[in-house]
Amino acid sequence: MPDDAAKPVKRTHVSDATLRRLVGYNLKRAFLVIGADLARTLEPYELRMLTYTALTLVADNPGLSQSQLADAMQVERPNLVVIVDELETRGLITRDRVPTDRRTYALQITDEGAQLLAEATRAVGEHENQMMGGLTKAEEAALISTLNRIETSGTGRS
Amino acid sequence: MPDDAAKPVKRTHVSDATLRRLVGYNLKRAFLVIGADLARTLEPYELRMLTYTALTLVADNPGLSQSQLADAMQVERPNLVVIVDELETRGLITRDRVPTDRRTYALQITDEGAQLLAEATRAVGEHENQMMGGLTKAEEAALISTLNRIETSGTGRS
DNA sequence: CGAAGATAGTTATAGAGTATAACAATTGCC
DNA sequence: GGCAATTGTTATACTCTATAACTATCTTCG
Repeated sequence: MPDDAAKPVKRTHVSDATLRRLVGYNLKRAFLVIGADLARTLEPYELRMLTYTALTLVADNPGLSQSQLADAMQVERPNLVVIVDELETRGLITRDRVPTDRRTYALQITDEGAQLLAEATRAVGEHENQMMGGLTKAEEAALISTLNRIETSGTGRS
Repeated sequence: MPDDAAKPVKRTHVSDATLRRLVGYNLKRAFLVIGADLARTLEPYELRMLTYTALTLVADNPGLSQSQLADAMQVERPNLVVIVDELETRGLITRDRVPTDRRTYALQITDEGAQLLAEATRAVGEHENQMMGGLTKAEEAALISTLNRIETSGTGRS
């Protein structure tokens, strides 16, 4: 869908109407807005999206291994190492050696980590309420359901 | 929502139920799937998401400036330079000097660029059909509408 | 007119996020 | 016991993103 003729027009408005037809484009644009706001939300806790996600998963799945965490986060194992390093250095999680398999670490959240996570999670809840403020609960549920279907069916591709 | 007690359990399944309540998390997961498939889709044309987006916007808005394009793409001007460089080097767009304002370039798609874009756009259409295959047209429209509302209302924040 | 400030494009640079190969230590499988 | 697979790690590289600083040009206005 081109616009008008051509060259020296000093365009006043840029149309993205073609791209707007693509779900992926709208998805990215919405995620950009949410992600930027989430980053601001997590900043006071010195957490990023990835470290917040990791901390939550460790809290909810105590004792999981780094490989399991990397798999759950869709992150390559080498990249997870630095995330776990950071959380461990800050005293938010521990790497416990597992006697039955001395290759793996069992990740555990610390009391300090749990407290920080609780505070951050409260802030993230407010962030979500702000971002989704214009939606009804039904719309939000429908949105999540649709996103999950895209994710699930799309995952099973070559 | 923690799971079971604690340490040496050799966990069999990792739960992300807490994060699943967040729209942002589901959004990111779905976008990861779509983005990866889109990258595969664009690979034969040697385009990435950013260069495909730029090419489409130039095609639809002939004569726009780099600043306008950067603004439309939510990309900082310095980062757009390399994108435009790449498209120009490949002969897909031109940077025409504008006589009325010699600071700006008027970006135009070339015939070669238009042909490549047409092929890539066909592939992207198939990619979208695959990704959204499980959705009805109404569901897809509702999804886009909801995403746009999140993007619009979320953009107006501090 | 002419200086001051704003804008367009650019360079350099740095930081996240992501991806792969290769390695040591350990485990599991014949 | 030996070989393949797995866990965590290091090194590395590429993409995307973000900021500061610079040049050239335009705009504003005294």
